[in-house]
Amino acid sequence: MSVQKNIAYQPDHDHNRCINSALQQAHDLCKANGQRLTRIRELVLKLVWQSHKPMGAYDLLPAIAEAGFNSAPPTVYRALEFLQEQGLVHRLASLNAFIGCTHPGHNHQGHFLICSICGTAAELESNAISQSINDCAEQAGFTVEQQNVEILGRCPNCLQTDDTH
Amino acid sequence: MSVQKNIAYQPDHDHNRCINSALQQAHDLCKANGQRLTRIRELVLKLVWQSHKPMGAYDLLPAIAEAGFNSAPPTVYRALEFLQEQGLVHRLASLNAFIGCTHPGHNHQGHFLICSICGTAAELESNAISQSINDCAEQAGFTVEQQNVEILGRCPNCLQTDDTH
DNA sequence: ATCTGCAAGTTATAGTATAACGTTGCTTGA
DNA sequence: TCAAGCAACGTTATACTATAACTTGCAGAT
Repeated sequence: MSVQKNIAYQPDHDHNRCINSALQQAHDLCKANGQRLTRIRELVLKLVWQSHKPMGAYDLLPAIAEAGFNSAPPTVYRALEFLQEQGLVHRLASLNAFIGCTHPGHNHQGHFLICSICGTAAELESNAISQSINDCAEQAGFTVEQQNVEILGRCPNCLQTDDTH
Repeated sequence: MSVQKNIAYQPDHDHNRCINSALQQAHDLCKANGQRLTRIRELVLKLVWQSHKPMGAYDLLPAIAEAGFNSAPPTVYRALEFLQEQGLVHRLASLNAFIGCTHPGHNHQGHFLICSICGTAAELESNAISQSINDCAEQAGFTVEQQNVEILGRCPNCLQTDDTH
């Protein structure tokens, strides 16, 4: 069977491209929506994108301080709230952490594979999952507003290296 | 189209039956597994089952105090941890809250419909959702350990009463 | 009777998030 | 240009959620 690897699972990918692409998309999207991507907001987005592992809000504060900004919690939470509203970052409730959205602008849901070993989170774009959820909700007479799907398990890399059987 | 109402969406159902059934099942399951359902654990389970709305850990403390127990946070968190391990309650990460499991003992996942109006949470047992998630994960080379699906939206009752269109 | 080990009590603190109010700085219209 | 209005950010304080670490109590086994 062929396995389609998510970019997050390619250890040697050029991550600068991920970051730059995310920042560019954010600029474009904010401009299109008449929103201001201020320096702090851009910085927070960049920091969230430092890796494919979700970052806690408090993990971001030191870097914000180093960049010369106030680094009290409300600063980072405000920026994160804005970025969430714009669909640029997602919050992973099961981790109390945030991760950059890999395809902002699309009308999509929050579906994630989270590796319990390395912590990497990969966003999914599966119509099959969305559809099965919508169908099931409809059967129950329930109208869906937001799907939060957080799947915990082992990513391909950690299955390979840490095969404890 | 016929809509199959979840028990949680039937406002006039005999909720004592829900509670008693949950407690009976808990007794049986703990006995079968050689686990002790102590008075505090049983009390916490009962309190969680007071309604079909998820309860925060700190919401339970006053009632625990009234029952004559110590009511410091570790007490309730320990009980909740035990109940989770036994599959008797689920934690809803998006709400930081806990809800009784409607079918303990089954090998099942945590799939919930959460009403954004009334707060009621209904547990799903959908093979279709599980299957689509497993398929999608497998395609990515990911091995699933735990599924957390929390769907936010409007329950049938709140759609009826609060039709804001 | 004593030992052992799990459960619960107790105190303290870590970790996550927001309220409330003040200040700054942009923009927009007279 | 200037003042008014507004959004973003600074700042302080605090609320809410969860766990660490140590002590005490209790039940079953030897």
